[in-house]
Amino acid sequence: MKPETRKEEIIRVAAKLFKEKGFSAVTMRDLATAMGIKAASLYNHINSKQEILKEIIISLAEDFTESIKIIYNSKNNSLEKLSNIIELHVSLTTKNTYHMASLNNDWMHLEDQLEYYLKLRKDYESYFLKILNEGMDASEIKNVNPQIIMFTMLSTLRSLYLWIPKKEDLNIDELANNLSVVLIQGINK
Amino acid sequence: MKPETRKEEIIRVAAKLFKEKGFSAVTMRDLATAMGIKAASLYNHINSKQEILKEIIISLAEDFTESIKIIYNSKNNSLEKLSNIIELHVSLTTKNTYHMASLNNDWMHLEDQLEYYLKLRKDYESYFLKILNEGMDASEIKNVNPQIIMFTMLSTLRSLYLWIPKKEDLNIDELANNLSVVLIQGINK
DNA sequence: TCCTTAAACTAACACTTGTTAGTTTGTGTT
DNA sequence: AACACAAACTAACAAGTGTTAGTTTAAGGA
Repeated sequence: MKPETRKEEIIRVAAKLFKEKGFSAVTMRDLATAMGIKAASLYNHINSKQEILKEIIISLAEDFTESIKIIYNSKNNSLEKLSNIIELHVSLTTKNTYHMASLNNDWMHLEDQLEYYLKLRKDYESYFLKILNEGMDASEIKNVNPQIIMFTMLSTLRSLYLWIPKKEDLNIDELANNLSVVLIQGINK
Repeated sequence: MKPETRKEEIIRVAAKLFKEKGFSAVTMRDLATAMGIKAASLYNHINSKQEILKEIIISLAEDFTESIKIIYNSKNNSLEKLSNIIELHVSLTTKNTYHMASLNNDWMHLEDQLEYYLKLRKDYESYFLKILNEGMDASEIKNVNPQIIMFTMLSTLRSLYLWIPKKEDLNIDELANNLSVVLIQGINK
């Protein structure tokens, strides 16, 4: 493991602040204070506030889209693929709790990268829907409007960042298992 | 139906802007432009930006907490009560789509009213958990960690504001019914 | 016609915002 | 001792922030 660079440290601290108040409500002076330095000093390490947001969101969004593509192309059946998606969200959210908040709530403040982000999200949802539709064709998944199933699952999975930090007592694998029970057995014929 | 006052109109337009960019990113000049007037003119009708946020969030939060209390005290069984909760969210979200965004994302910027809001939310969740626990005692609900069931249901229901405006083709009752299938039959023993 | 009132306006305020420029400090290397 | 470099600093900027004060405008009732 490489040690964290100063830039990475700034981004990590920023993500934490963004989670609490949102990107727009956090000033560079807030961030500097949290780092124990002056605002101007931040610019030795980063180019702009925008860049911090981009660094928080884009690589994580790429992770999600790449991973669901792999899940989609695997040889598992549809229900197993849905379980894999749940595990993916639990895993990425556990490792990037604060980043997930910006991914959910601050993406609209991406400027140059907004279009690219929207494409990543659209691709992600396309793979999700393909898995659901193929599961229905194979009679593995209940015949309910797939948009509604995706909406239900994604709403839950996207909110995980709010609950995971509270549940330090709760085992992560147990969480994924319980979510699978609640989310999947309900749509299993 | 009383006609809308100018103040109510400002609050309605503000809620729409807050949904798109968040409370902090919307300036009083943005709001004024959307109203077709100058920023200073807003203050003939409202006392502060804070007050707008309060008006958007608090009465809606009160609605939720009062309504779930009534549902809890009704004579329905637990599964029917959960259906009622789903209908409640679909109904309030349909009527207040934009307000729901602030309720979800901007509550932390309430200042004077923050504590009161948190109490309303805590009370709401207490009633929800009571319904789940009584349902388990009565063997109507699967024996899964009730926090996880509530988390799953609430994540979905709180995100409705994101999906309802897109689905003008989709019937509202059908939405509530489909959600009940997906969310409840999964936890029904 | 005069008065009241709702609702807009202009002008300005004190403060905060992100960011830049140039400088200093401390640490490790030659 | 001299140097290089990362990383902090001070000072300042132009623009934007929420808000206030006082004024104008248009419509309706006395």
